[in-house]
Amino acid sequence: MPELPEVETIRRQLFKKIVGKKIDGQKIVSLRRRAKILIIDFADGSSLIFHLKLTGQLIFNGKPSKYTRKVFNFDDGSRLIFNDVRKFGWWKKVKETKKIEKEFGPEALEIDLKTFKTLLTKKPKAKIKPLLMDQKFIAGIGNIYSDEILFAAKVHPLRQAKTLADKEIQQIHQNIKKILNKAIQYHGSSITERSEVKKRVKPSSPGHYLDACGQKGEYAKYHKVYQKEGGKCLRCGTIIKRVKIGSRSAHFCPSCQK
DNA sequence: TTCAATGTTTAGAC
DNA sequence: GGTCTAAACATTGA
Repeated sequence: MPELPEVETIRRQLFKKIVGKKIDGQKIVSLRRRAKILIIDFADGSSLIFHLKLTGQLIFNGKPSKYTRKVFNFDDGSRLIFNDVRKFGWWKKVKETKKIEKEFGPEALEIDLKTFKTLLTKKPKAKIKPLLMDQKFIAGIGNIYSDEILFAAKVHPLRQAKTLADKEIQQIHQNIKKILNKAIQYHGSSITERSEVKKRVKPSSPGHYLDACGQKGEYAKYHKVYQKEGGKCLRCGTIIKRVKIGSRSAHFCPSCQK
C-alpha cells in the first residue's frame, strides 16, 4: 500500500511525536525515509526500519487490535502500534542503514531531469510503467502513483523507454514531483480494492492505509485514472481502460496517453 | 471454491 | 546481461 506519499506522511507526523523519546532506553534522534522504508534513528547510530508492504499501518497511540503485530512503547507512556492484516510488512533493528540505502535508485522527489534521462537510456527496452515502479531504478513510486503520473504526462504505460521523446521525459519527470507532492499534501491515498468495491467493504476496515494519527488520506479523491476503469477520461471523455502489465493493473486513457 | 489486492523477491525462459 | 512472466509470501470475504 504505502507508496512514497503515505510513508512520507507517516514520517512527518511521527517526527513531531517521537523524536527525543526513548524506546528500551535508546533515544530517538531522527526519522527518515528511503524509498518506501521508514527509518527511526537512535542516538547510538543504530536504527529501527519498517516496510509496510501492502497493508501495514503505524499508528501513534493506536489501540491494539487482532491485527496488531507489535507495540513499541516510549519512555513517556505513549506508544506506536504496527498493524498488518496480510503480514507482508516487517521491521528490524539494524546497526547502520548504509547498505539498505544503497539498494535503491535515486529518490523520486529528488532526482533531477538530467539524471532521469541518463537512467532511461540504460533501460531502453523496459516499459515505462514497470520501470517507474522499479525501486532500483527510481525509489518511492508504486502502482497508484505510476498510473497517475503517466496520465498527467500523457504517456502510455506500455511505451518503451527508448521511444520517449525529450518532451515526454520532461513531462514524466515534472509530474513525478507534482503528483507525489500533492499526494503528500493530502496525506496519501486510502483506497478500497477492486475486489472490495463489489463487496462494498468500507475503506475504514482493517488493512487499508491510515496515517500515523489513524486518519485516512484524502488524495484518492483526486485520482484521475487509478481504479477508474469504465469511467470517462477527465480530459477527453474516452473510457478509461485497465490492462495487466506483468501482474499489476495499469489504468489509462487509451486516447490521450500515447 | 475462486479471485484480486497499495509490495517485493525469486526462479525460469528466451 | 536484459527483459518478461508467473509464483510466492498471508489474508480477507463475497
